[in-house]
Amino acid sequence: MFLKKNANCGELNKDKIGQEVVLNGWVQKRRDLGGLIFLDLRDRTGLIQVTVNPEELPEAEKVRNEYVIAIRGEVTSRPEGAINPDMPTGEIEIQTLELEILNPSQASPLPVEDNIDTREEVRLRYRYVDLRRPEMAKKMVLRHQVAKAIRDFLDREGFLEIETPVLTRSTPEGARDYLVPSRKSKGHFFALPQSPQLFKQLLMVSGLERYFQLARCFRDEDLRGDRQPEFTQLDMEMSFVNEEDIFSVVEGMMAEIYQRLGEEIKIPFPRITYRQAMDRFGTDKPDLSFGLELEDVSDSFSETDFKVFSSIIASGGRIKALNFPGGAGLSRKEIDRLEKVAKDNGAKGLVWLALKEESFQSPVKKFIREDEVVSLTTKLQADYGDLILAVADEEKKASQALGSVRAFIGREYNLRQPGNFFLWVTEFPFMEYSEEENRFVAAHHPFTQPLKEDIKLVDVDPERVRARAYDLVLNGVELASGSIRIHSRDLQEKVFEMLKIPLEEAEEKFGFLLEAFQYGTPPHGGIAFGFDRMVMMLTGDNTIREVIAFPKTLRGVCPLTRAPGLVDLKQLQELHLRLDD
RNA sequence: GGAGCUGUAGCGAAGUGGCUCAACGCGCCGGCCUGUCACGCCGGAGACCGCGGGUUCGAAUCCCGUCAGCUCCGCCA
Repeated sequence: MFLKKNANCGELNKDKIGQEVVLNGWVQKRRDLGGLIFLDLRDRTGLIQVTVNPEELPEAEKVRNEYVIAIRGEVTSRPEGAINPDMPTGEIEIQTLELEILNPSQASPLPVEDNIDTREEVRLRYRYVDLRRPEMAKKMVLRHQVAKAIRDFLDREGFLEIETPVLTRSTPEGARDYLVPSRKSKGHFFALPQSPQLFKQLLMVSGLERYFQLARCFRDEDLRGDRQPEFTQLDMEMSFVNEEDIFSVVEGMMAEIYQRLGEEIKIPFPRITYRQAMDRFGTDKPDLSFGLELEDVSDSFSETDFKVFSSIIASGGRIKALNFPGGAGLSRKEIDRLEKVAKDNGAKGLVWLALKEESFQSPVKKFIREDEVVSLTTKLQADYGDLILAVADEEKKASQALGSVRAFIGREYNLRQPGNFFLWVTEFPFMEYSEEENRFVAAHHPFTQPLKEDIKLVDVDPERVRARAYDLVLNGVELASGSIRIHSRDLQEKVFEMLKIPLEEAEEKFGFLLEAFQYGTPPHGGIAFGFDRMVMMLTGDNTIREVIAFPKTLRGVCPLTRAPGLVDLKQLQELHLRLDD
């Protein structure tokens, strides 16, 4: 039996002086002075300095960094002048009476300390070492605390945590599914859930009324810094509710999470409609931590000689503009960069006006009249030293392109105010046109209620039909998304029809849901958070890989286990599968 | 699928006008040292420069291809 710990390194303090303790941990650092050896011993809770006399304990000579050791010793105050004010436990140390090497270690493949610049490739390959670094361990602790806060809060609010199947069926639309072949049903496949959507609705039919789950979800699409093939959703659903009930539960929950982490946030959160978000910010997830709002300045150019503007206005397009205060000093190169952002996001070009003293500079100066500039600067409240940027196009395109420029400027020129800018975006469009499929598809998902008064627009102007769908946005990042669901078979069938999903297909894929709707379905709605993203926002990281213990690379492989891997022919045969070539 | 950036010892990182150029720091190994905490001092090992091909008398350095990691676009109801 080894010397078993009865205390934690980081939790020792002056009050424990004189006590004998046993500590287990990793050797952070060995400082061998010959007749005296200092060891910094690390566990999850922190570091403590240990002194060893190698003449009494020759084992200490063998100890190296990252060895796992046990020591028994006395907590003592450090001698005069040997106190380390940079260390939480810097006033004390352990005088070792007994030392046991529990397991040696090879030289670490990466430094076990904060603020390293080791390539992520290496960190992921040796993730178990990477997670020893205090800043990483802290993220795992924080993730746990957030989950705990959510569970505690929702429990108090009467929610039940219920698990739904991971082996389920493939659903049409949405992301590509991960498939799992069935050994017992030849030629049949399970799909891993993209979200527990249908099950949570069924739980409402069951009368369980308030459900939540920290659910693992799977989507076989190309990855990004904030997108992993498997990720965790905080999935919630409630019966007998409308939007207000969901907003208030979520706001209460967010307040509790932040409060437990020692931060106050202001609730309720502001709200804007999707339409307003697009008009004012050119995106459905506006970052409110800085200004630079978009304005429609078409009226300033109603009689313009500038052909680019006049022809776009004539064909029903709009001119959107924003004012970048102080931006007139940007170099030509910097402005070119902004233009590239606009073009990459669908604009044909970016018109700019730099307001200098007594004059303005612009590549299109000779086409623009003085009175147009006056009208423009008045509308945008622009002043000398400012830079006006404009995109002319079909309205949505112009807004989106300029919105991308706005987001870029906010980021690149550090215009963002510190703080947590939450925002509800409501009344999302019910459907959107899919170029790929040549038809309208559900913008959120096909179980979302359309706004009753808009249903009549389906045949005239499908894009104007609004849905009872909403997103929660934090500092320009989509945190959560949800909707009030359809709860009647009739409306659900009608919606499938609106989405041109053939009845047979709907019956085949979601017959069980339609059937369930016939057995007494309460009005219900819900929301799902990207849990990894939520934690990422709280740690201030830029990728969710930082808050996932064992994440995958952009190619969707695990550098640690080297998954996915090959399988035996026998396994394939059992699954009735054969590989081509 | 497309574009960009990156790849030199365990880690970080110099070196690209072509020819003893594979520097430096951390880590590692050995020795000395009883108050260190970026311990110090002395000594040492470790890289075929992501991989493959080409040009050349000569390639980490130039060309072509390829692989991997990351960022962005497409994609992600």
